[in-house]
Amino acid sequence: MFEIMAVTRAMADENRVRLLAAMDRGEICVCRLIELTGLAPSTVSKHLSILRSARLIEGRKQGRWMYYRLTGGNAPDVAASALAWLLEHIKDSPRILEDRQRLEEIMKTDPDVLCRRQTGSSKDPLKRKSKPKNLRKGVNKT
Amino acid sequence: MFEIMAVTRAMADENRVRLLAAMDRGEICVCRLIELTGLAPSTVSKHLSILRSARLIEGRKQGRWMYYRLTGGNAPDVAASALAWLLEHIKDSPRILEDRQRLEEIMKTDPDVLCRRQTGSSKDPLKRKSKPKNLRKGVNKT
DNA sequence: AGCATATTTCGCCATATAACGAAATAATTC
DNA sequence: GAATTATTTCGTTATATGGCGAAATATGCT
Repeated sequence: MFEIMAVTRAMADENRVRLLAAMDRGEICVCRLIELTGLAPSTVSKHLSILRSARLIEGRKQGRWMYYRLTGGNAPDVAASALAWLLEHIKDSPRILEDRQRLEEIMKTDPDVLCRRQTGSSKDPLKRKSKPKNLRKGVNKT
Repeated sequence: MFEIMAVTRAMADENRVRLLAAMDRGEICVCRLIELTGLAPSTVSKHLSILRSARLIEGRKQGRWMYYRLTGGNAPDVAASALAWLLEHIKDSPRILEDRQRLEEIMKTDPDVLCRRQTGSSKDPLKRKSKPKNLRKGVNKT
């Protein structure tokens, strides 16, 4: 029961679903997921942690970079089949198609440039795009 | 995207999963779902509303009684296949097996007796069983 | 070693959600 | 029609959750 609920809860947030869909393309660096969603790095990290706990994704570290991908052949069936269900039904959603297009552009950017930009380095002349509309909670801080 | 999220969110609550599993046995009256979960009637009603909105269940009224069942052949595939996934993976869970046993007993009780007991009629000598542990939120009212 | 960088963890906050009781609604009984 | 009954809707409350920034941690560069 715990595994099942972990999976259903993991998939109950739209941004997490978007993260999963982004990984359908293949392994991807956290910095690109941050760029795609426009969420704070800490938020993306927390979402990834939930997905990992549910055995929907797995990660590997390479230097400073952390890469995540959908769990492969060693995934428990409850997770694997739920993922299959999700990806099958989400593929034609406008939001996901939009994400896909943005992701193609993002993947063209040099990861070094991209990551540096996200940490607010003043040396990077590239401007950060305005954040997509994904604000839901705890955003309007005084 | 909306349909998919409706389904994933509907399944993200344990009590709602239990309700779905209970309906796997066949059409069932609300009063029996209330008895099974031990939740307040209003809570069960709200959960059923969420499940109905997600097209996971459908209902019919017969007199004073409302019966619900898993959505049948007219269900959208996103809901039907998610249900298939859930029921396939939940069937061996201890909690669900326990529910199944209780449900067999509950189904033996005359619905008239059961429903009257839930509304607190003093004329029914049957004692209400203590509530199972499903308290999570908003319970400890001062 | 000091500094820069990518990511995670922690703490806080605004909003969402599950729970309950009361009120409202619909159906039945007398 | 009044009373009873099953269920839904409404309002309130305690807890959960998603968001952010700051701090901590791990890796790389000089």
